[in-house]
Amino acid sequence: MSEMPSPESDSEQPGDSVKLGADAASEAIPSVRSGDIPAATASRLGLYLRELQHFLRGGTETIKSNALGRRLGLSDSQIRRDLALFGEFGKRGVGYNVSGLVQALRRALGTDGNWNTILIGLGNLGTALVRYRGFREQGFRLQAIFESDATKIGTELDGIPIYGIDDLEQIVPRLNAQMAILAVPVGPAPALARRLADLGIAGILNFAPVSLALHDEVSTVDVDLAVELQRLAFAVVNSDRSS
Amino acid sequence: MSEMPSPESDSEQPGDSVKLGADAASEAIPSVRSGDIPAATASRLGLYLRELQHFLRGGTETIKSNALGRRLGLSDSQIRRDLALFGEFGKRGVGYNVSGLVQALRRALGTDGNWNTILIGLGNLGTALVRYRGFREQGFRLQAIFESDATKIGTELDGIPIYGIDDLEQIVPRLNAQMAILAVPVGPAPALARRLADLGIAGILNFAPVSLALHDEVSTVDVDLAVELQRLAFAVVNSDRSS
DNA sequence: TACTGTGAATGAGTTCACAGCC
DNA sequence: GGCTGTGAACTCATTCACAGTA
Repeated sequence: MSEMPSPESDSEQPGDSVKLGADAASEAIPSVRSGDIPAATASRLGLYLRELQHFLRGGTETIKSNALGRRLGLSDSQIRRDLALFGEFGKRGVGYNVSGLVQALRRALGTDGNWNTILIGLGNLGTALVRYRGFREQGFRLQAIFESDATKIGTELDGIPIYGIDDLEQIVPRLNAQMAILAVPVGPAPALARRLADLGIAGILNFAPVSLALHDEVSTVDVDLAVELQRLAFAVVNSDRSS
Repeated sequence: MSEMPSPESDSEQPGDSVKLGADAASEAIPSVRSGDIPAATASRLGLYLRELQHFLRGGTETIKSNALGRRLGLSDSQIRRDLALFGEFGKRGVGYNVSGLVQALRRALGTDGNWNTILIGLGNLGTALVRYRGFREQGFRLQAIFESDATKIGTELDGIPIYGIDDLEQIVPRLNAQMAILAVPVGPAPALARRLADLGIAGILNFAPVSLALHDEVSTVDVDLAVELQRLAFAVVNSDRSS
């Protein structure tokens, strides 16, 4: 039996006022049972969502697989395969309903609810992250910050209380935190991740350039600029453009 | 005919002395002709490099597919397939030569030379990036900053001169810049990317949450935190751990 | 008419399982 | 003995091509 974490769908929807698709009444209409989404498609969902939201803001109500594909550098047939999984938003001869898709994608991605989130590490990066609007927009509610610098402990930043790292075991359970942002140096990162796992954290966004090796225990997403630079260099060296 | 950009391998090779494959005389001895690396493998090279460098620092000289796989959450056979492409670093019964692989990976990724790099946008993010050590470590040499805020133009930051955005066309050609870091808001990003493409920039690291749509013209790597958060939420919602 | 949705064909990537070598 | 390297089998992903429909 699988026991999957799920976001809290309490009170307010994370800040958007653009009206989304149909009725807001129905409680749970999983358009697609998430398990049905192949990994390759899943890896593109975020991009689809981003582009569709641009169209939504621009007032475009309908988008063709062809146009979306050209923007993203994907083939039209691939777009159709992917979007057909949510099957109901495409109309033959017309295109796809943008706002309906946006809503379905947010639901499929799990960013249509709220995630109780903690931040570990208040260095340059951590401080910048506290100010990043995107967290709220994706439903990540920052509830506590943990930091080792004693001069910061006990104060708060942007209304978020700052605790000592040693308080993790005491505070995290009572916050019912599901997500953690790990913005600490390489050294302490794996041990901290271990503690977060033991505390029942379900997902870690890891900025430390090291593998946390918690596969099958905690979902992790690594953000490592060095790796991105390598990706770029590789792409450039292998750009086989004939022209 | 394909015309691929390549890093400037001027003067010093960033610290390597281990000999790669055959004779060092021949001009280009790509241990692996880069085109031979399948896309799926390429996407893992950065991770391999990062982990191997940790081992290297720790003094480990040899690593088994099994151990590396467990750290990265990959199967041992997949590791072997991938690393066999560089074939010469594995010894049966023993494992892979860490330092040899590190060097081969850096070469394959294109981070063993230097890339002339410019930064566009000196907001919070841009400023943080100027201070990021990783650029240098991956061979990205920051040569100029372009910014619209008139009070900054003409000054410099960490020794890097700051120009106005309007000077792009004048300055970029004489710098022979190959890479650009785009750290500007969504609004101006696509138009700027267009100008960079016209200036012959080969690669863009894009922090603006929008698709630049320069496929087949310029290699781009997007870094979009919102997309990473969505990835994390999706991974958590779909974490089908049975325990 | 102009698009989507989708079987069928192709291609890419991964795993299995074991021979080959250190 | 214990690992890597790799054919062969398999699974997953993409593209083709066209029937189906607004």
